[in-house]
Amino acid sequence: MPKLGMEPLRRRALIDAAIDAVGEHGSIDVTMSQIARRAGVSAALAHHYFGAKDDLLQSAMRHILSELAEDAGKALHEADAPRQRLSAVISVSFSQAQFRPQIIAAWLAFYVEAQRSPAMRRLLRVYARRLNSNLVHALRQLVEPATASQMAEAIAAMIDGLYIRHALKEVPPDAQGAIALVEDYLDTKLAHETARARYSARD
Amino acid sequence: MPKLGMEPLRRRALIDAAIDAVGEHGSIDVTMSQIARRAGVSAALAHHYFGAKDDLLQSAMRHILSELAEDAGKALHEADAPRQRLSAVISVSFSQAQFRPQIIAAWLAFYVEAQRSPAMRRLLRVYARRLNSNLVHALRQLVEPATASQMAEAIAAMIDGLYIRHALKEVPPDAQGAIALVEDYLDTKLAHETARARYSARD
Amino acid sequence: MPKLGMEPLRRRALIDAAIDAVGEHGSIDVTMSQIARRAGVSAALAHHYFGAKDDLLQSAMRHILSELAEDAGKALHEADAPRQRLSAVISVSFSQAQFRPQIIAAWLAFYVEAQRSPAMRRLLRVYARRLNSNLVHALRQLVEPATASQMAEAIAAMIDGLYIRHALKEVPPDAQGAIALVEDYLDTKLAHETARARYSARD
Amino acid sequence: MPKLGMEPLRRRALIDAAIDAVGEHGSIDVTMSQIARRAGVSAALAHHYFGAKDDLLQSAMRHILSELAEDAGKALHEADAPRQRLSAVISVSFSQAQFRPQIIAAWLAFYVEAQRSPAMRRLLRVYARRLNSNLVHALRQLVEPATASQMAEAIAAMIDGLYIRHALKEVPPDAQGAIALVEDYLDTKLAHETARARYSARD
DNA sequence: AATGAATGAGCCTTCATTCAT
DNA sequence: AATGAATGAAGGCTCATTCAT
Repeated sequence: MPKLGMEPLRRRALIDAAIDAVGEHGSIDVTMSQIARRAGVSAALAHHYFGAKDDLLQSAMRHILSELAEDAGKALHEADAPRQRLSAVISVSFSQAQFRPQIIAAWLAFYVEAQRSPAMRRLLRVYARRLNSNLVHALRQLVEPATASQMAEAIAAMIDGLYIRHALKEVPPDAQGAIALVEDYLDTKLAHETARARYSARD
Repeated sequence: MPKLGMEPLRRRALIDAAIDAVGEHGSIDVTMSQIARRAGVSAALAHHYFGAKDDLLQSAMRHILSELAEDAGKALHEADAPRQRLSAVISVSFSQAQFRPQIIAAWLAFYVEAQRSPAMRRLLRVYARRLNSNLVHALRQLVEPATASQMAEAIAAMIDGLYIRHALKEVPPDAQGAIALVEDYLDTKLAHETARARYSARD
Repeated sequence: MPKLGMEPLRRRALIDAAIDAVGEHGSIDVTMSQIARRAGVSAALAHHYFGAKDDLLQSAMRHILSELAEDAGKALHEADAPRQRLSAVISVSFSQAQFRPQIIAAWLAFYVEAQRSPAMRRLLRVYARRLNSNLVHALRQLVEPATASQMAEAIAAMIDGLYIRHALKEVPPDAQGAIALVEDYLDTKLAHETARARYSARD
Repeated sequence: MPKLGMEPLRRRALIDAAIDAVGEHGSIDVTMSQIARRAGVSAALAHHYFGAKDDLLQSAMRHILSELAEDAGKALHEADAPRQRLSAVISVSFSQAQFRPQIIAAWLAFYVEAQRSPAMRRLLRVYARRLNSNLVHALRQLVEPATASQMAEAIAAMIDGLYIRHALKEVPPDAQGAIALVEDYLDTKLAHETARARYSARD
């Protein structure tokens, strides 16, 4: 008897397997067979559900990004004050769910692939824009618009930089250290900007 | 036309071709034939001089990193004061010679490959250590050791982050903006630390 | 036409094709494509089922040797007296099934390859040991142990020698002549040893 | 200043190198570069002197066979009586100069190649005929013509068989044992035939 | 729903061979 | 006399993809 409603289960299993495989291998240079075996199915079935390897990989990347976005959404929902919202965004980037060796490695592998694949580039761009928007939005309530933009860019760069630097480390990722680094930048910069604003206002 | 002593010329041409090919393609997934054709030779000759594809790619990465290191060496040689030396390190990272789309893309592609290739990981690690050493050295003359380490990490992360973020941009890389961002972090942080030191000393 | 359960059929077809190709070519220097074409499949399929060329060739050699061993087993089963058993072993070596130009040529080609491949050497050694064991066993019932060993070695050498000598002959192999040669050695030697034994016993 | 008279030296060095390389490798599947390196020259020079790989290999084989023939010639020259001449032929086949692992391995490799190369087959045939002629000639003075032919074939088969069987042994070749085996055949057979002849004559 | 069977296309690599010096 | 430079041709192997069951 044919099993019904297998599709969503298989798709999910294949996406997870793809992320695992790519993460473990450190590159998208994994074969469909490897991914399928991890998911406990045949390579033919992976094609059946995803059409082509690229489609599966795109789905995998979309999955990573949407999980990140979802977590960010939740965290922002619980934060009220702008400063808290900034911390929320930062902490989600390094949360236990995302800042794991396999995810980091997969993220980097997909990132590079985006250089070639417009579809993947688009996915990343959407995510980047949302991150930027979240940051700028909160920052504008604390500093001048121009400074807000600059700071958002700096924070995003630091996050990406910390990711990529962790990708090559053999030790377990240090989420606390990463968060501290970004938070320190934020604190210092905010203190500085606030002081300057006060000083300017005095004139 | 002389036919002897071609080896260094061919090696160099092939390394350049490899960087170009990888940079343009956005991944190390280029064929030896493509690289060889770019260098104007046969694929067999590339193997003759480099043994295997991996060896050629490693040489290409080593080339990129050693150029970077060399430029940094020169720049540091001309800078005396610690603050100037920091600026030198930063500006070299985004100099016209290095911060070009093809080099950025190639750098990222090699970076990812380092996740798989221990040899490449070693190359990157050597470079990273040298960069870190340069930064920490200069920073220690300006701030406390612990702060110096933290700031070096932050700067390195920002640099790598700015690289990776530029890799996906279709517009020409904005070296000035990148430098400004890192310099701003540096200025702000140094001002803050200096002020705190003065305040502490007062006690 | 059924499409399932093709594996054993394909494996067998590929092994046969390999033996044919090697035999016809007179060396293991045949391409996978040639073998595959003979079997009516693609080279990729040959790799799919055998992994690598070496594995296919080993399987082919194992096939030849196991057929020989199987025939010997049957022949020995039907022979009771020691002298008959010796004739059985000899005649199997030159039976119509084994002593054909293609098999002879393939056998020789594999034999040489065994100089390089430990796996093939092992296969041959197993077969040689079994042949020797069969011969010695029967001979010990007819002559002294030391003589039995010597005669076994001589017979084995003659068989191998007749094989190799036939490999280069363009005429169809002369099985009867080969058998007659070995049998003559056997008869003469047995007569001689028997006579000597009788003579010794008289003392 | 160009060296004069290098040609014979180089040719000889290359032939020796080829035999060594083939013998060590256990197959003619050695590259021209390997052979040339052994001879201390460039691959290009090997081509210069021999034209093609096949030509060099043929020369190497011819060298092995002619050394054998030469040794046999000398040994026969010193032996007068037919029985001694037979022993001479046998002992030369297993002389220290010829019955060495490398030579045995090379001989076998060339032997197989002769299955493919008519030129090599011709070389072997010439040698085989000469060996046969020597054996038959001496044997005819001891036994009937038909028996002489048969015995010559048996002896040749045993010699070849002992060669090929030694090719796969990892222990140093046992020349004495090999000689003893063939001599024993000879003695036994001669005794037998002589006795029969005497018996027949009596009638 | 799922898979074994099968292949075309492509890549890395090796190597004999040629040529200019 | 000798070699470095260079390549065309070919082979082993992998893999995404398709198809019939």
